[in-house]
Amino acid sequence: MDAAVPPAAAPKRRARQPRQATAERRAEILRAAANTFGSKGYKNGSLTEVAEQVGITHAGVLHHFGSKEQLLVEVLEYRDKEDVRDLEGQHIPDGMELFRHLIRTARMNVDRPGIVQGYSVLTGESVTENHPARGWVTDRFTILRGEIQAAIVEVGGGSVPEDVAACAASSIIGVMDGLQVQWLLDDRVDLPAATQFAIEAILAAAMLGTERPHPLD
Amino acid sequence: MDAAVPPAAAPKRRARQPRQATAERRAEILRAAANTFGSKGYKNGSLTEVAEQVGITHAGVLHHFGSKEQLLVEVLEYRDKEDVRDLEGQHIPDGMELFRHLIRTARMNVDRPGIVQGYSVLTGESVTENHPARGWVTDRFTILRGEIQAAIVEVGGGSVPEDVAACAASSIIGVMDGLQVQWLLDDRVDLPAATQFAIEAILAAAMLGTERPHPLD
DNA sequence: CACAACTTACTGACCTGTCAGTAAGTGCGA
DNA sequence: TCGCACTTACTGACAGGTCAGTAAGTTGTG
Repeated sequence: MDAAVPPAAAPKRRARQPRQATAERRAEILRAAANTFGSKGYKNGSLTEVAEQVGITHAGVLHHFGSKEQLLVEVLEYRDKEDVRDLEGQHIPDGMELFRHLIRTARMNVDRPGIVQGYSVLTGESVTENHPARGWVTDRFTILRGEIQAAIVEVGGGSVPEDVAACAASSIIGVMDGLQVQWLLDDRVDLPAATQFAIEAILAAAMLGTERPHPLD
Repeated sequence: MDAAVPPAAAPKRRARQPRQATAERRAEILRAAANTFGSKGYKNGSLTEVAEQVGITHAGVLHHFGSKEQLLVEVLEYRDKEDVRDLEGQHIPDGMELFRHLIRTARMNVDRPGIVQGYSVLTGESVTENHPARGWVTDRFTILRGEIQAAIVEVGGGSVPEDVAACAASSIIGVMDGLQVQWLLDDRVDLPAATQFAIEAILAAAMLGTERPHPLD
């Protein structure tokens, strides 16, 4: 034992913080990764391609994020935070306002096909075995369905049965996602018009509840 | 030059034909490939995995199909032929019968998640840059939309405007695809019920045509 | 006995992750 | 305020692995 050691054996390190510019650097990499994973998919997109977009090597990217999978996780978190920031100040839409918001989103998406492609590719890929984004996508769907279902019940004044609202909620999400894919592949598909048409149709059917006959049984 | 060659200079050698068992062998490989591409995706699925399912090496697969991309193309063609064979004898459904057929399909799909996953993964992957299945998926959507649009017009007795029918047709395809993805990720989603609900809703809205107000403008 | 149906062996491309080394920034003590 | 101690932010090389595709050899069947 060394008697000269001070009692508090604290490993008193010096500069333990990342540098000032680091946060912005990481954000740059995350945006580049979102871009690459969006256009090529997670499996097919390479760290080298991400790195080249910010002018470093793939090892530099790994210095910041540790692994490719961790990079994906942080890309998804980053996008969540950005979405939240976009809604900041605005009250979280509910009731009828939520559906107006969904249709507005579809209209906006026409001008940002990159974002739409990223979402579609990742969602499709996530249903493969052991995909690292599976949990994120699943959670996202669950939360969205819950919000939409609640809005339907609210708009219907509580008279909409729970299972009908659930069907309608998943249908609305489904039609939005499905139309995006068709629009990406063929721009003759009118994304905003079809989205609005379908949401109004589903909403109207949910309001009518179970009174309506089922001609397709 | 070989004087013994018959006048017709046809290089008609002996057994230029593949063996009897070859056709079935190729079909085996195609089924294995459909399985692998379905669960792992095209990019992520390997020829070795396909080959192992039929007890040969990846080079053996390449002997039959030449390249991975050609294998994918033939998988898609094979599936088309199988789908047609399934409908053989049955008249191709039109009018209201088409929608009943779509709902029946959704009900059947609950018992074959592998098929559904294959379709979903490939569709999602196809929106990436230069994907070899892009043309096939795009064509498939175009044909389906045309058929559904025609059925809507027929059911509506010609009073449904073309653009409304087009929106409704892409919405029906979209909601079916989108619901499949949600169901694959979370079986609390009731695929048949939601599909039927959404198709009936969209159909009803299309029949009402443009008379209905648009509360979400 | 010729050729289909393979296998084995190999190539080159590409990908993730590791590692040692370097330049530059940062904070603290003298 | 200078400069040392230490850290961050990389680079470049490389290991280890997977993959599609090729070429040459083997086998057994028609």
